[in-house]
Amino acid sequence: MPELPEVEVVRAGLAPAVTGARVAAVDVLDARALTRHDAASGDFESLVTGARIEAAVRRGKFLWMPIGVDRAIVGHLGMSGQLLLRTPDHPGDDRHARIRLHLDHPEHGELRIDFVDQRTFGSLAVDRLVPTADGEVAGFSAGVTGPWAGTIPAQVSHIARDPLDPAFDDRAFLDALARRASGVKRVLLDQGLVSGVGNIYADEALWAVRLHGEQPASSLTRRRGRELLAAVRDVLGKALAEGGTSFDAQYVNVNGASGYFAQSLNAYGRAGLPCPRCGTPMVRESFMNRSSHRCPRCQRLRMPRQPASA
DNA sequence: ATACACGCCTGCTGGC
DNA sequence: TGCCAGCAGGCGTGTA
Repeated sequence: MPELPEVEVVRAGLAPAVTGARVAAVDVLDARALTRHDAASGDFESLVTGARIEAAVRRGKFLWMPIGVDRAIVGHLGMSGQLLLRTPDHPGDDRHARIRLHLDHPEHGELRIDFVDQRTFGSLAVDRLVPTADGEVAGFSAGVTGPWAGTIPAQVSHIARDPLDPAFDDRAFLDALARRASGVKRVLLDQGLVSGVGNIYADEALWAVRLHGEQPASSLTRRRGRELLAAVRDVLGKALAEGGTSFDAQYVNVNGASGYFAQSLNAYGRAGLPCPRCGTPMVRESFMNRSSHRCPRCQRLRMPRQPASA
């Protein structure tokens, strides 16, 4: 279940291998991996073949590789997607390989990127680049400059910045919290408001600040809102740091959260296990067709105070 | 604008 | 042993 830290690990691993590389050939093994590609703009294979990749950029859980001036290969890993960097002679027997990009890099020679995705919620696409709404650098790419810095794939433009993005607008986020009657977890998962947070890190951040996920966002004080945002940053940042330690810079092999960060989770997946803070058995509750994990003692629902003034 | 149900998809696990 | 329900769940879409 790749969330921001996992996707960033993938991006960082791909960047040196793809930047400056030319796509020599493409194999589309399963067309379902192109569900987000708009065929009206041309077919994926012809748009990609021969293109030079200029960078690897990420916003939230989306990553993209600009090709030419105004297009990019956009990727989303969905639930189970992987972008595996391989040598050209690597066996091609992956059961769930969906798309293969054969690259030719001026320094690294021939490389292959295999998009492997068991559950097929992920996808690749070619999309046009449009200017960002705020005119700032679109996403994280470790110092990419040039014409691509202020552009974003059209299908990603509605995705909010992630909380680790220097251009993330804290005040706008806190204002949105104050306006939303929904449970605070639901708000954290709204990628149009803040991106990169999924079910795992939402549970972790809520545990860290002792909040119940169903607590109405609008019932939080400004101070609590700030604490929550800080906790989200902390959780994402720590996971990113851990991912960075076990990551081979040349050949990416990301298997999702279970592989990297599971040992440091305080809430997610810990139903029945003691709360690391108070020892009370954690509980799992159904939420939006998935699961929420919390400590029933530390993370209680608090009735909103009656507003002092309307 | 906001809220929320739904469909997409495969593999694994647990109960009977 | 085999079968099926349940679970993993992000995101776009459709409806109110």
